[in-house]
Amino acid sequence: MAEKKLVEQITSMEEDFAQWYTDVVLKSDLIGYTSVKGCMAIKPAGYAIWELIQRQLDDRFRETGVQNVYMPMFIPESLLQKEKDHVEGFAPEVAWVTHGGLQPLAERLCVRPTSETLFCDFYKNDIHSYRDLPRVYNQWCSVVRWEKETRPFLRSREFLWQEGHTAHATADEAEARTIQMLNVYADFCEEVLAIPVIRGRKTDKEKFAGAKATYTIEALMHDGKALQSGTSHDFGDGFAKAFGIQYTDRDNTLKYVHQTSWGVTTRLIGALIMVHGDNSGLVLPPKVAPTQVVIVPIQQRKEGVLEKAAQLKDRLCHFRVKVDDTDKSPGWKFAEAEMRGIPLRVEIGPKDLAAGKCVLVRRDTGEKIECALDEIETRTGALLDQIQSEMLLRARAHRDAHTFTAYHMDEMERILNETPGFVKAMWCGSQACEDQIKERFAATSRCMPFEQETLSDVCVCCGKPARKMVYWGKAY
RNA sequence: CGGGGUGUGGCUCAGCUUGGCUAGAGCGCCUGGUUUGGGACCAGGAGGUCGCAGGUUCGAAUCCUGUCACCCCGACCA
Repeated sequence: MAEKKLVEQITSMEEDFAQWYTDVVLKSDLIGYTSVKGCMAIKPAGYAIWELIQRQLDDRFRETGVQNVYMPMFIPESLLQKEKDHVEGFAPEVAWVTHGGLQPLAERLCVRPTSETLFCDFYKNDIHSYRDLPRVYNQWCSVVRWEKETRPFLRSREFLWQEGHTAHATADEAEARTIQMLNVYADFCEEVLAIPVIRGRKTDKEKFAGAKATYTIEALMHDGKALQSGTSHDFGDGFAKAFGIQYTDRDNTLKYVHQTSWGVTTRLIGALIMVHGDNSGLVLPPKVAPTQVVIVPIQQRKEGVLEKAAQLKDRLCHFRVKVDDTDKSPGWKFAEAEMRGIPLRVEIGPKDLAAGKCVLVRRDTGEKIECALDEIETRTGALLDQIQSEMLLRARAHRDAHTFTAYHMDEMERILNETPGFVKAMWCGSQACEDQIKERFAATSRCMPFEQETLSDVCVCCGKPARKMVYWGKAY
């Protein structure tokens, strides 16, 4: 965290976190607003982050046997209707296409809010034998949900994501794939995005429409609010029965497949901003920084400065590096680089040329480090690694410092109102208690973590015997 | 969908209460010059159907009606 606020025009997060978020998103040039209500233009700085997320996540998918495909963006109404819980969950927020050209359509089409139904419809004809299983397909696309209130990256009417849809011979295999992908997401968030997450299972109240079980990774933002950052669903054979997806097994009998689906979205970019950002703007972990190093020449018209900057750029070519040789003042360039979250800055001027050194400045800590010019490659690599790992440590320390334990309702109330964060508390398993907690504190169950602890024997709400430890919190 | 707010050059806004002459400022942009280690300075220049549609009036950025859009806060969701 930079010691002082270096960039004006950004509302400080202590003053107004929501406004801070909006300011950062706009000033760091990630998005622009468009004429389409609730839909944002993702600008080069924002899209480049998404591409880095895509590339690195897709590599991890491939290692587990995922194949990419593409399905239509339209879903006939009758298809959407096939699974009861699913349609009830999504019907309120789908957009409808009613005309083709000037002709009204015989059956209206919704713009996909998610593609379970399309994959099911496809698998129904694609899968016949146990030899066809498993199917482990994924698509990168956008989906549309007609949200009433929208915010850049966190909630927009159209957003980019990937959705994996798999079909398996057995329930165990589907369950295993669900957990496997949740772990892929969790590892990706921690290793690439430097965002620590809680892995766990959603309560029935919070699970996905039509799912047997929903698993989630939950991250804690800087303001103490939770953000669901990825989900993985186990459908069991519910969709298979609704859509008639059967295969002939080795024993020559017809069986239903067991399915999963899992996704992460451009919301991850919102999480990056709200976990790592500070009052000077964005702070990007090196692994998803479109520019990892910016070289700022000082007194760039002086003999040799720009030449040396270009040399340094060449020597750092295996990093994502840029020289800012615009005719802005150095102070301007510093602020600009900070706003955009570039992890490392290299300053090079006449004084440095004479001394055979340069100055490296970390975005995350503001620390200035002198560096001999002939050590620039190794120092840069080491610093970027260090920044990447320290950002995770800091985020984890923040999360741990904002994770509390509650044994009674009044305790829970005090924590949620005074020190926002995760609250760990025991739960009896009844939705009535979940509803009551939501009603009283505007907090929801985030997940039942895989790593369970026995905090007490009784439910925080009703005092009956406890079944699970639950993470609670106010969420985005 | 409820509550609140805002629409005036690219951006942030003033002007509106109390209608009046050529619609202003700062920033940004362009040109020239001087600068450069934390948002430099001087000089000159370009750029606006005042969100849109009606209405009132001799006259509307300003008043009235409608409408659209965006932002913020809530409820719902990735």
